[in-house]
Amino acid sequence: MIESHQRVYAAIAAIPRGRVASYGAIAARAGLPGRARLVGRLLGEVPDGMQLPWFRVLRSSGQLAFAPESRGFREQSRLLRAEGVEVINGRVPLSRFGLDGDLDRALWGMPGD
DNA sequence: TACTTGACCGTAT
DNA sequence: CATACGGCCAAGT
Repeated sequence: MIESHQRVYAAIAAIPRGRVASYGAIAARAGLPGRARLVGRLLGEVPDGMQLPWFRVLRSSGQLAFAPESRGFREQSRLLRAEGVEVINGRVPLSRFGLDGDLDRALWGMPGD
């Protein structure tokens, strides 16, 4: 297991219940700014059985990354709603559920704090 | 080796 | 809202 990948998993695991974060934010938090695609790729090959709140990771727009009506899309919507996150037309209002700005730092800490 | 793909992103028009 | 463009880069063909 690559160390940087471990940090990505850790960043995802650190997203609090009822909140969501973008692929880019996860990458940055893992010390890999600009590498959102890596996060997406890793999530596509998460080892079976590994506990990870993958469903709390969305696009920077708040859109789910899966095609509407696909299995992943429905599953992610279900899991998010199950913990109180609103999914409207395949999108989560980041203004209320996203980790951003000061809240981001409050929950995740300053990079290198 | 060369080219394509893809759970992405920010900026610009 | 929608296209386009350049970044990103590991895997698969």
